[in-house]
Amino acid sequence: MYTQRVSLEPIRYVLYGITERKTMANCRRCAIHGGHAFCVRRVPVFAALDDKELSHVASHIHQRTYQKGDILFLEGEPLHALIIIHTGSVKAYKTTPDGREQILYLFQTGDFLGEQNLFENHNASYTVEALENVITCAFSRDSFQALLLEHPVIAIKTIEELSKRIAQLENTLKSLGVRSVDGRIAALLMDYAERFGAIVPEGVLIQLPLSREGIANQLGITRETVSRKLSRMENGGVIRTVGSKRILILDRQTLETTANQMNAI
Amino acid sequence: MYTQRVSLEPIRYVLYGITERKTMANCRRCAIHGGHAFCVRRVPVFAALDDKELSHVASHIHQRTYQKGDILFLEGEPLHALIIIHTGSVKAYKTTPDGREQILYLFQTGDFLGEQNLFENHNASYTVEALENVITCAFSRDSFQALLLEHPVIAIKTIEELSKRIAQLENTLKSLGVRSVDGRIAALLMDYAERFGAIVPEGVLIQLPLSREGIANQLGITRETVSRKLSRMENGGVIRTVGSKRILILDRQTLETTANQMNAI
DNA sequence: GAAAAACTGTGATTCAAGTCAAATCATCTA
DNA sequence: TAGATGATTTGACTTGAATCACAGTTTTTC
Repeated sequence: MYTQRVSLEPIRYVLYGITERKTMANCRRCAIHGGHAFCVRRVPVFAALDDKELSHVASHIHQRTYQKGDILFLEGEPLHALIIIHTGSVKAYKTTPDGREQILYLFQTGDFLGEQNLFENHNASYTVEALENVITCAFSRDSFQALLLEHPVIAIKTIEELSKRIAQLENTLKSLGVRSVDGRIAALLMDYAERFGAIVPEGVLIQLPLSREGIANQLGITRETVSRKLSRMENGGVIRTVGSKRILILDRQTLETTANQMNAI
Repeated sequence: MYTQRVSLEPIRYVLYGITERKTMANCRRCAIHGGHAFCVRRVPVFAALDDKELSHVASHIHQRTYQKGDILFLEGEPLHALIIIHTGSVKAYKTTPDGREQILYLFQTGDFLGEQNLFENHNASYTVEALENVITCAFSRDSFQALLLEHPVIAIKTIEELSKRIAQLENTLKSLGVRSVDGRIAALLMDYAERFGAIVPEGVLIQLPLSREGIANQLGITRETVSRKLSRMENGGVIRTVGSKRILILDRQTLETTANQMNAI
């Protein structure tokens, strides 16, 4: 059985080494005790700060918890804080005029969001919904601005993070612009494997963050098509579904090829 | 005849007022005389600097000219400068494994690019090609970094600009994720109208920056489909093509509706 | 200004993904 | 654990964009 290896924590442990996870453990503990220093340090943007500065930052943080399915904020709402995902994961999406949702990002522990609202009076450009129980740390706009002016290093880090996000969006855009749905699904599975996968003897086991419908909303296709394509991949021996919430990648090579050739069968 | 009203300069004049254009004229003049102060000021990021700082910035700039069709840089190449479009326009695209190009951005006079390469040693994430004769001002990575540390205000401006670009990408993503091709074309025309359109008595006249094939590559569809959809819109009285490089929007209302309902005919 | 080259439009056909409908499977709850 | 509920899979059919082919048009080049 795979079930014992499958919770999110050991998965990232396996793939990325333990440093992140260790910090996470501390962070969780520190949160229970009311402090935020470690929580803040987990955010790349604040990595350059020393302990004193960190605790100053931490003192401006407000924590909130959400249940699975709760909306953190709605597209169009004013938002005056930088939000850090302390525990859990969320999806960020825009609703199209015909009612579908286009998922733009999946954010996990340590990611931050709301950066575009920190300077001008922009409203949220997407809706954010908890995929599981979530704890967030919110950092007010004013505090963040003051911090930036004091510590240009943080500004530079922020620019780097935004640049990364841009690069990621550009890639998603390229892959949506490409016709083949097979290619998109393969690329999505590769991405999930990195972010939600655990190495097991047979291959990489992915703990899916979204339902079939969620995947469809991320790829701009229908849930039926997702089902059919996955079935086909399973028949072809490329993947094996484990229940409906897990997928085991058996043939990484073929998946990669499919993702790259874009015009696959 | 529309031809007299159609060059890019008066177009933006009509829609956005003359301040930008005036600066542009100065900038062009200043470039001829070897200075760059005005050129630099046109870039929002540097707007907060005073004259002395501006001329310091300008002293680090290298100018280059390109012919229509020239490649400014290729996806994957190392790039160590921030590039400002001084005159002209360019397209930025990624090449998909099957040889198609997915256009990500059209940059015009005053836009900057290459920001993601300013900190880490990232390579260019897209290829940039001149759509007409282009003059660029390049600003070396080292100078820019030094400037950021000295002037946190510039860092903040940069973050704002990047946030805007992210918002734009997110919108493009949403529209590609949506199925209807009619919707995408309508949305593209609305976007072009704002950026490349002039108000004329009959409606808005767009000077197309790209060929049918270019439009197709921006929308992730084929050039034949673009042709057919435009023909249909013309038959429906929504637009009128003026030669093959211009489109006159007659019925903005219908266009808007089509762009929004996403499931149009 | 004529020839060449590149771009554009249109028809016929194909095919992949969408839609609608129903059956099966998984999971949650009492 | 059984039943209820919701999610997933599968099938049949439809639709709309891609592909292929070619004619017409515009733009470039010499």
